[in-house]
Amino acid sequence: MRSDQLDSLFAALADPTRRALLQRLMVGDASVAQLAEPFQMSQPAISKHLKVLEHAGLVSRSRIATSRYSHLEAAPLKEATEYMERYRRFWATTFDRLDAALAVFQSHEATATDEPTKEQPND
Amino acid sequence: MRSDQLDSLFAALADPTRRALLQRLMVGDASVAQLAEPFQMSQPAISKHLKVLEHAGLVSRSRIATSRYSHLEAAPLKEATEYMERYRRFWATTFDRLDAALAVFQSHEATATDEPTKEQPND
DNA sequence: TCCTTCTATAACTGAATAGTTCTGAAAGCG
DNA sequence: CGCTTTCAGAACTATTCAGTTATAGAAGGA
Repeated sequence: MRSDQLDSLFAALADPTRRALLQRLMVGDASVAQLAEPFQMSQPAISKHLKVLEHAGLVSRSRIATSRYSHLEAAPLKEATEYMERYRRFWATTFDRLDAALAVFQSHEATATDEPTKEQPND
Repeated sequence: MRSDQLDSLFAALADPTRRALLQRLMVGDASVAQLAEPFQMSQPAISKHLKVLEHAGLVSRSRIATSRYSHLEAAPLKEATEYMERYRRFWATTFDRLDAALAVFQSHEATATDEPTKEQPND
């Protein structure tokens, strides 16, 4: 996954209104009016949030009559989850990384010869 | 996990510089100068990014002499991964969509600030 | 066609963000 | 003690973002 895709994906998830919209879309596809109904927010504000979600790939949209229905696309969340899983695995399985890090630090060399970068995320 | 915690966590992950800092910290703890070295960015800028990561709970800090070492804390990523796992469940199995959705709704992710607010308890 | 409904866009405001430079504070060292 | 190193904070700028109201456009229904 490209870095700017992670940018827009995490940025999209960083807003509580947008997370609530995703939750709502798990129940099923919905029009803008249906999505806006629970919020004390104007319709254009919801349209903007949907645009952000669409740009992040989390939502796809289609027209039915005059309405536009949003559909949840969870594949990007799979990517993001896998991104974070790499950190989880590192955190769960490594116990002596501080000692190793200090050893590397004291050698005044940034080359990590003891712990190769097999567990590192790519971005 | 509270909603504003997810806000700051996802917002922290939405920046490529901060993700690179996290990746660097997987090699081992590092001082601000060591973290800033690969970037074409001023030292205060890196300090600000570290502050964001610290506020998101992704990094803890300690002093060694005049340096301040950053340490990767992956526990918040575990929380966020579990949050997104609920969407993965939806994405993986199409049959229990409603169950997954109800699980998300009942998980009380939405707090008073981002809970959709009904105006009238009329029905 | 005219009218209604639904949604997007335009234009604007205020707040937050990412970066800069300059300065000051904290902790060792000579 | 004075000096150096390392980092954080202040002050400032430019950009982005989240929201508003007002309006325009797209698609159907009467």
